[in-house]
Amino acid sequence: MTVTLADVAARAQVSPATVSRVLNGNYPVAAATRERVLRAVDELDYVLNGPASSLAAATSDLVGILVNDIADPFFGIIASAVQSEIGGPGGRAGGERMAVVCNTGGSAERELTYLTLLQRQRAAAVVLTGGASEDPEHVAAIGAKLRRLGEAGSRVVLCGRPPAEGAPDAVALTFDNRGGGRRLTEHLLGLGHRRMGYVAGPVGRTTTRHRLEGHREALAAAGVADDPRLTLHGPYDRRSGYDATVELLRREPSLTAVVAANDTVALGACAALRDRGLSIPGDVSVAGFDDLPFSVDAVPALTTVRLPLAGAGARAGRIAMGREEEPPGGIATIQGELMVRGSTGGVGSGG
Amino acid sequence: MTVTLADVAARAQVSPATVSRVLNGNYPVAAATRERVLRAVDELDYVLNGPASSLAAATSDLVGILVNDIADPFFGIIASAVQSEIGGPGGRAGGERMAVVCNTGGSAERELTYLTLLQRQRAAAVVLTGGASEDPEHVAAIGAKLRRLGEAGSRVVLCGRPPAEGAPDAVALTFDNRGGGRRLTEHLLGLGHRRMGYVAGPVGRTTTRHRLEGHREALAAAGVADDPRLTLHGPYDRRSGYDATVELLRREPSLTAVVAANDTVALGACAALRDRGLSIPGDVSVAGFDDLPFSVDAVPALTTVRLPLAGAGARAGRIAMGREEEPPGGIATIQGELMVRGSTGGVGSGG
DNA sequence: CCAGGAATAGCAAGCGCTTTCTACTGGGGA
DNA sequence: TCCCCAGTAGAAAGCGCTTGCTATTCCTGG
Repeated sequence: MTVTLADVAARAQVSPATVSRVLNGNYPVAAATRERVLRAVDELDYVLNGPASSLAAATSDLVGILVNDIADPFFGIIASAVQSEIGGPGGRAGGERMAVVCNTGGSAERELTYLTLLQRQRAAAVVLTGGASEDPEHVAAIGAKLRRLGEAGSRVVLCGRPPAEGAPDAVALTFDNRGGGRRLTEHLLGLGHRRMGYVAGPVGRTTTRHRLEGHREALAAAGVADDPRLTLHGPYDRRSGYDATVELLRREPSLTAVVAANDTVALGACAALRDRGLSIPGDVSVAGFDDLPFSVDAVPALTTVRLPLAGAGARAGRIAMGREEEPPGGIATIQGELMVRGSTGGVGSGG
Repeated sequence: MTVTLADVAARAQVSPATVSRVLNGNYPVAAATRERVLRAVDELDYVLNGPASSLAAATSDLVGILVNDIADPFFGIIASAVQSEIGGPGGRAGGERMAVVCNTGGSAERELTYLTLLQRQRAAAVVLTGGASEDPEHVAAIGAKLRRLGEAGSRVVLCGRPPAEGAPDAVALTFDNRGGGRRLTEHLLGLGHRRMGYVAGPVGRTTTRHRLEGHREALAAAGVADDPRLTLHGPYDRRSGYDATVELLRREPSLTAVVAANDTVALGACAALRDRGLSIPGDVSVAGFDDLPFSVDAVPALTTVRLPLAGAGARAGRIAMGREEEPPGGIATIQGELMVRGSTGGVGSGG
């Protein structure tokens, strides 16, 4: 029914071994023979059997990319960059690598399952993106899994995520979320803000904690008391920003700024403020994080911390492919850049 | 080095066949034996060899999802929905399916390559999303490839893309881009607009053509001449909308509306108008397409055509998994919904 | 003119798993 | 009491490909 290597070999009057070598191109084959084989492949419309090939060669050309939410541009941009470096239909001839984007939904359990699936497939490399769960049990489980993946020959790269405990040879490209959060809040403090609300990300995730810690560091350094009532947690979506802002305003009507976990949340915060008739930044300043493409189009444009998502993803991809050297110690910290735009202003600048 | 089925069998004092059966759970195994095997699996930290398994069973649990641009939320949302229905770590136990998101970048050639890769892996199903190239050669090549995939046992579903010629058993869930485009322009005509610019998508793609045709149908029906100088093509990005709008304004300073290929492009158009000091919709109305999440947060909120991306993706996923019946004739047309918001208004409503 | 190689091609042994067919066991009906 | 069958487990034949090693050519230098 389906065409196999042997069929091609028969048609080209050569042995299966020769066909395999023509297809893989890593062994000398006379030009005439090669051509004959290629013609047979074409005529028979032959397609290599991937599983058989992977089994025999004990390697695969799959590269897994784990993301928390594929519908979120934050991850889309990183994944896109990783993929473009992986090769896909753009890599070296013959070695068509296939990037597999896996959507974990932020669930550590699913993350683990996908890692097992990737391990099953003997993936060439695995890139984990975005913040991680901080549940000790999961951290241990994932660390162990990553170590095993590494031992089995898969290269493991973390992108935008802190180093994994228990997996020493996983390369980590970490965003300096703490530093970014600090600078953002320092900027606000510099504008005179003292009563700020903070809409944090989901509890128990590294990114959430680091950004929040940066915020608190800045407050502490400026001698401003951190009012725990003014920090609310929620998912990374617009709705969370909206609801949290409404609640923040209820708790503290004299709020002058809202710092959001990321740009999407910030947009929700803006919507809530607008709906209440408050002007931005006249009445309340708003700041985000990430600098996603739409942030510059918000009105007013969002002050935020730009993370070089595409650059980091590309670098992760290259490292995963062994085309770029690992950073010293296997860890690199990537800085964010404060982007001051229209959504933040001096206290009492309007209203 | 690596643990194999045989190792587990030895440890559990059973034959490899029995271990396989315990793992696949499709053959009676005595409870005591099963438990012994499971314990051995656990103790040995055994992970199934995917390629070997696929080879022997002649099936795989990979499902391919092809997207034009993974960094674009349009595709992210669809892919996310497909994936959630595929099962992934959420499907039926034992049958851990793995959704593979492949980024074609809109290139028909890469699309073809990915399809071959998927064919190599004997993918269980393939979902192609978004508009397709209209190059006759590519259309034929892709049609043929899809047919072959179908013949080889992969289920093929098109989501947000017109039926593929030459692949009769590929199910198609098509968006009514033409109808949506028509209704959008009718809305603008109803507001009194007569000099409208149109920022279309890339040339040679079905989506671009259909939306544009809808626009022209509406103009024709209203007896408004279509000025070809007022239609510009470009990629689906912000930049394209910005640049095209600047050019449109140059060609026709008395423009009262800009219709964009999609929301992202519309945002670029808004930015261009703002930069020129024009108010929206006072001076110029702007309309988009898709109703992506950020569109409602634009200021003013974007008038657009909402496409049920998540719903369509989910349906495509279910059909791909054989969990939902195919639409009659293998083709279903999905309607968009006109969302009238603040970015469109009557002609001369301000200035 | 012949030996020593370089250059190609083929043989055959797996890679690790699934699955058909066969073999064995114990219990219940005749 | 004996036979037959339901219930389980094992043996073994591949699945389609890769690759180490061997065999065959044919060219080259001595």
